[in-house]
Amino acid sequence: MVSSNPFGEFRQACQAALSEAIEALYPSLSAEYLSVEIPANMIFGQLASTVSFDLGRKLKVSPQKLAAQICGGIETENYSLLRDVEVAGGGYINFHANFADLSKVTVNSALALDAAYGYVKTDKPETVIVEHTSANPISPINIGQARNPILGDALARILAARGHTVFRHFYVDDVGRQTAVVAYGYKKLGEPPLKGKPDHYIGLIYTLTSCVIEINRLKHRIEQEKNSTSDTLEQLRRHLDEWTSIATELEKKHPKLFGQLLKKIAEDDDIEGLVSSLNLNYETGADSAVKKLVRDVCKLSLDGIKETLANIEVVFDSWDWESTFTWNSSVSKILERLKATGYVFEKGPVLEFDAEKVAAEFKLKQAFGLKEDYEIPSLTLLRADSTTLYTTRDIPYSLWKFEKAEKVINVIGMEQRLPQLQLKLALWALGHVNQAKGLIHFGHNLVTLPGYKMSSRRGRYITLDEVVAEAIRRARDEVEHRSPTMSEDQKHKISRIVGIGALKYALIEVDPIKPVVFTWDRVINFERNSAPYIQYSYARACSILRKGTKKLNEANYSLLVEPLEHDLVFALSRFPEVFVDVAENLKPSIVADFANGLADKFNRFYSLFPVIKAQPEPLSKARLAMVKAITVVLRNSLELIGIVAPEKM
RNA sequence: GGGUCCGUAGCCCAGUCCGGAUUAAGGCGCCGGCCUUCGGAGCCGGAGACCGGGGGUUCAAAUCCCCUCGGACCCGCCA
Repeated sequence: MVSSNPFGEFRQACQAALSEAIEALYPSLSAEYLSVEIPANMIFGQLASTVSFDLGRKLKVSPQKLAAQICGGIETENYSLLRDVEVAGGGYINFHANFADLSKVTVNSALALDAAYGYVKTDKPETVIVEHTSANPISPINIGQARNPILGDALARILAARGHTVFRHFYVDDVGRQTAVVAYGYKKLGEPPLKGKPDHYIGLIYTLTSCVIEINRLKHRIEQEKNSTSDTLEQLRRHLDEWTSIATELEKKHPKLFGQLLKKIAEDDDIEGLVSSLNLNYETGADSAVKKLVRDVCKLSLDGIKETLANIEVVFDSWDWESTFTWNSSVSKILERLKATGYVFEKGPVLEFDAEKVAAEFKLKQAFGLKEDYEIPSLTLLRADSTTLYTTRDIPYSLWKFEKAEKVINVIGMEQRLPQLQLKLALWALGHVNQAKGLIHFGHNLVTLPGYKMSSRRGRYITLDEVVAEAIRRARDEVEHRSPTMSEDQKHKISRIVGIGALKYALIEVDPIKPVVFTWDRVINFERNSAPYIQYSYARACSILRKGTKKLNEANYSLLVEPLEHDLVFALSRFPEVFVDVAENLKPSIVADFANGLADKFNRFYSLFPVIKAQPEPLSKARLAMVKAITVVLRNSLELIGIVAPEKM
């Protein structure tokens, strides 16, 4: 017998047994949806019910007595996976699995389904776009943002494994002030040939330019505000001080480029105006020279970003340029439609979207988890110079995505919660209710450096490239040390698999909602509770399989009687339902935890019991088959989070 | 000022949505063991937490409710 969800079969058997027994005792009760849960300890069985506490209260019977009655009414022989039911504690009903059968079904299923084991298919397959990373094409991806591609890629893998049709999209944010700034600096420097990796060099130009511009802007403001309140002036001076010290820092590191830029920018009187006009002209697409300039800079930077992503095996199906939507007038059309809804108003020189009014009139606050008296801030749609803002452009972009998919998952930092909400409300206001409902903001916290926040504008960041290189270098040291006889080619390959695996694991194991503080030690530790530990366990298991090549047909699973073997079978049998939970609730961190737990059990088993030399032979075969099943589940779970399982390391 | 989220051993982190059972699960670090058996990136043992604090609901609270303290983020004509 092969089952796509062995533990699910056991769960259903327990639930059926339970409800039949209850209905037999109390025919008037409908006991259909009884949940059974995994108890704290295996000695209480594999599933347990607390139904007698609730029911006992309702019926005014002691829970213990009721539990005993229910237990008495369960015919275990009707359910092959159920060995025993017992009352325990103050009225728990504990279900003990028949491990001879559960082991057999589980191991056979894992071996038979192999690469598909655990990936239970949804009965409602959808087309899903996972938009992730979408890093600004003006600087390299830094470690602060690095959770995004890794979580996004994991989500895409998980949803695809669930049977959905998944497209991975990268939104290239080439419209906006930041690209105008870098293009301005690049132009001022005479469009210099790039040194090193293009995103790193463009990133440097961006940082330097934006620093010079910021200082210039602050000096002008201080001049203007000379006679205003001391508070404002004070604040401006503080900002100027901060930027001046950043400038000193940058000048020290890049004296030549910085000096060159400073000299060139000094030629212009109205820097702000030049940057704004670059922004406006790029957005409208009116000036072909500007179009080319900004596009070129973004493309250069994006080439570097693509290289970074390809290096960690994160791939995309589509690169969506934001400018497409301003150039083809999708944005202006949406603005017209939005104006017609009546939820748009003018506030001084700018145009605003009244998100609050939409939420109130459609009574959406509760559904969106907001307090009734919370007033949702309005969203600025157009600047005074009539250029659009990021979220404005996101409206037509989102609708475009919905032409291709029923569900859109935006993997973006938590800090974008409000704009994502405003976006949803804008779709609602436009009458695109299904799209608004199908838009999911997968918010995550950032990776922070101890002491300060990473900032591209301030040039304070550690690039993902650096971290990846360092991870691989450290893995290489380990490989040299532990497998000196391995071929150069193999060493290179394994170092990459281990180094990148460790990095991915470190960023995926923590609940996305919580921040991760970056330390080299944390992200690149090859000790337990990390990808290398799981990978090592996998390699060990593979090693056993290479040596134990006997046929498995006479395996006797009823000989797997050790508690640790039951633990292992239990974990293997649960993988499919863990996967379903992960996929339905978008919780990739659970997969990391599950794989670690399985590796942990396997290592303990490995040190305690022989496999190949186990006696009698049918036991050896059963263990061998179980080890094979362990490799299947370890590999399949790592696969979901984008980590490679190496057969040797 | 308003809003959202987080707070579990020296450090990191699971469990919180859907409240339950004994010793609240792990990892790092620390202390003590294990290289003649399938790979020591490993295994075994030990010390270390009354789950930020205070109330409440309940037969039962890390988990639900209220208050409070600490931290992060948002409330931009940035993205």
